[in-house]
Amino acid sequence: MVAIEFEDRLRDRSKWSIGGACSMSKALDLLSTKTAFLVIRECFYGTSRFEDFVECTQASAPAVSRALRQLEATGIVIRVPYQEPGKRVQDEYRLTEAGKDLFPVLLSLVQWGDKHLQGGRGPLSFVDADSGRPLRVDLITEIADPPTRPENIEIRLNAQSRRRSS
Amino acid sequence: MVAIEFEDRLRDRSKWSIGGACSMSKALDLLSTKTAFLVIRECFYGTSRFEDFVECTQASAPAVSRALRQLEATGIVIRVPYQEPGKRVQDEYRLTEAGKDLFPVLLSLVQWGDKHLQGGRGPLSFVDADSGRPLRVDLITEIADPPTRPENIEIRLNAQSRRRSS
DNA sequence: CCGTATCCTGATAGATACTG
DNA sequence: CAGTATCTATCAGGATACGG
Repeated sequence: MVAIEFEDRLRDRSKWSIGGACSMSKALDLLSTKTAFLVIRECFYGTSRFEDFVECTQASAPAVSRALRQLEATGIVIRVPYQEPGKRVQDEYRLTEAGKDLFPVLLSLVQWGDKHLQGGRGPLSFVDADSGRPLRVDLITEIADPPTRPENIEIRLNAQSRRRSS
Repeated sequence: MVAIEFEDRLRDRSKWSIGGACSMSKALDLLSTKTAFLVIRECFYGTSRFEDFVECTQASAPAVSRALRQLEATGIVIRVPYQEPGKRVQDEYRLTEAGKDLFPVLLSLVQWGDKHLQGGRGPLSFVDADSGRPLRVDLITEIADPPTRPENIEIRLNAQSRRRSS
């Protein structure tokens, strides 16, 4: 919560804090669909093919199709053609830099859910690939070392949970 | 703590809810509506009264009403009766601890939007109230000092953006 | 098998009208 | 003023069916 003395400044929010104008609203417009979120999550988990998205997100194929087109249109995901030997050319879907930058959003959501919905620890742990140390998102005032990049993240399944997605 | 109503709600929604039961999916179920996000944002900005939510979020009154009920049912917001002298008792809405814990989610969204949608800096800065140092959300492996609490955050309006730009 | 178009259901947002 | 019920438009999600 914001300190009282700033409420004066904040009072006339109409100038800048309008529903459709702030960064958060805009971001939410792009990520408004739940499928889009889930697809991005799977991207971080290493999924790159259509079929796998469908399976991992447990969404329908049309929903995944829509989400991928949406995410591609907004520059969060790119379609990369690839070809397995003996097969025809297909597309795979990878996060752009902008997409990778969404990792803190995802992780903070996971953290919140783990704490307040799962009653503690969730099924997944995130670990810095170099140091092996637990990774999390938090409010900081200083740059603590170079911040970890999404490329450098290892995802570990906690022992007590059966499935990755449960 | 915030568990029972959640589960009921999630069970009801299980018919159409996708993505299984990971923390992120569950969190998204609770925050899926855009109005809910905006209401929470306004809570952090110091808004606590119905009318102000309606004005600040630019959502319709019914939407705000629904969002507040939803958020109250899920333990993110509580209704607190209060009385101004000479007026009748009303309710105001405040974030619970669970609600305050959503701050990193909000801030990471704002950060992402500022970087990738606003092309740089957005209209708001977040500053540690004690040290006055810029505050942000990032991936960390170690606890950098005691992490800043949402109570301790100052929000500053950046000088250059006066408009609801882009 | 990969991906999309189509159609239907269900959920959310706004406008309106109503209560205390 | 502080909310809520209702109605309707719109949009997301799934089932199905269809083309590459």
